[in-house]
Amino acid sequence: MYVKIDFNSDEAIYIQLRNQIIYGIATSQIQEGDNLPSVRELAEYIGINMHTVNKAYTILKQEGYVKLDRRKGAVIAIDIDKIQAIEDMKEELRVILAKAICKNISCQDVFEVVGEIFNEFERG
Amino acid sequence: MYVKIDFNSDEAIYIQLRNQIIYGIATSQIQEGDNLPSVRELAEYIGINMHTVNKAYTILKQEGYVKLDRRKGAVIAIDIDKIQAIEDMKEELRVILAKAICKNISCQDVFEVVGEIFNEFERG
DNA sequence: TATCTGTTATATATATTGTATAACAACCGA
DNA sequence: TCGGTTGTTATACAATATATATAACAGATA
Repeated sequence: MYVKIDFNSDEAIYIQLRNQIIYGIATSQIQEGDNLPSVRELAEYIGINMHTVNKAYTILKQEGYVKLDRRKGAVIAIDIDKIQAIEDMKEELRVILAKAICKNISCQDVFEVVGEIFNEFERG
Repeated sequence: MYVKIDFNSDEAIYIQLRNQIIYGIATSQIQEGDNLPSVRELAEYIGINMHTVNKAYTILKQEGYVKLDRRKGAVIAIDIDKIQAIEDMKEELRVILAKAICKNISCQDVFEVVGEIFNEFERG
């Protein structure tokens, strides 16, 4: 899986890394049961500190994307609580859609964009 | 317009305030041409520092929601660059929808939630 | 035993966030 | 003109978040 970090971004490195891994899962580049590199290995590869990677992994664990094991390392293991996930998503969408309404973007416009992104991910 | 700040939130106060004002515009509680309270007045009302309010106003200006005037104060003035706004929205939606796909949420599920939120805002 | 995991603990440097005080220029009403 | 308002800017300070660096630990593995 390809990981790209923008060091000039205003977004924290561990957040970027978390997102990249989530992209990887969404596009099926990595899937249930797959191993992620060890924190030290990935840190070395990207050129960042071990703790930054560990922070990303710990968040991914809390959010239900991986399980951490001392022997195996980090393994993709999606905890699907769909009800909860939809609730979380709704909260995040509120701000985005409020902005959209201010900018004259219609519900149909949003549907189109959502559809496009789903297609992007499904193609990988 | 009602403004509610959660001081225990992990979200910065000036971000919360920005969002609340965007909600106010999206729900037509405040509209084009309306005046926002002065930075000092709103800071006093909420119980926060003047500069925190100023930061929220400055961001709202940069993002094209208000115009700031020395004499009139902050005035709602939406700069509608729909193409740009859709592009920005798409970028924000990518992470959210990647998470959704991981959690087995379908495109139809997202449409429903988006529809619900649009209804919420349209009712005010 | 040597080596690999995640985990935890310190320490340090920098950036962000929020507050505090102060002053400035432009405007407005009396 | 005077006093008060507006956003704006500057400086300083404390608290927190972010990222790095080094080190050590317990559990698993070969």
